[in-house]
Amino acid sequence: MQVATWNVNSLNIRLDHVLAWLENNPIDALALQETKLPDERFPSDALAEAGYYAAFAGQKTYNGVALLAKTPPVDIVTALPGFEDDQKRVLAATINGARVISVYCPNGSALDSPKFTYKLDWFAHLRDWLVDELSRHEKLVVTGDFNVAPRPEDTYDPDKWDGRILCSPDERAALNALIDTGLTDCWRLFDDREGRHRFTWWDYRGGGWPQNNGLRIDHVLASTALAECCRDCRADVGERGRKRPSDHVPVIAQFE
DNA sequence: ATGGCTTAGGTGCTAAGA
Repeated sequence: MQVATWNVNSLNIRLDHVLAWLENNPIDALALQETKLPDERFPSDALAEAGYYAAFAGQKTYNGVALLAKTPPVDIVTALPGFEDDQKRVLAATINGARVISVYCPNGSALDSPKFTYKLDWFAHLRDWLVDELSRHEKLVVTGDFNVAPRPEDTYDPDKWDGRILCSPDERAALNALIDTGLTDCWRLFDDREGRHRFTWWDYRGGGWPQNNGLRIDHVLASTALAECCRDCRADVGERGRKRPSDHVPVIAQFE
């Protein structure tokens, strides 16, 4: 089974990119983030024509997550249990026997922002819920835009980024707390990438892509049963060079 | 150079992203 994640930065703008990508990458499940669409505007018909079922939890302008799958997603959850939040950032579904969770983790804005407090609080509640989900699903993958670069080498310039937003000790600890529930960062099983292939996001501003000023902030975290049969995990960096790209590229994991 | 871009909403600009 192949699972992928992609922060599309508006599914309305990127629908043609997604349809073309699915045609070339016939995967079993694709997690989307930042769809920025209310549910009544979700392009279910176009995706069904492409052969994909969809589950989604969206809102106007901001956030929004979805799961596309070749088999119908079931047992859908659209929020973190016990966490009051009107931001649509999480979606879980069982797809062909595996639990797949699409997450759009908060950005945090700045270390002294209320949004940073919200980010850490959100991660803590995600962690507690994952413990629960892992107790019910042996095969589980939580994937999406985590807005955390786990290690210095997951940035193009550790001297510039370490300690700042996306790379602070608190954020790295929050991500590690997720992993410590019994998950594996699949990327690190194949951690010999070079150049552009080290990253999943490049800023639109300041020549981020041409200069390869990238970060690795989109992840695939798998339960032990899935991690043991993970055969590949990589970013499709070519998408960043297309016309009118998202600032994030798809990350694909192959499970035997 | 924490941004030189891109998006949504709305029609000129602000907010937000990472």
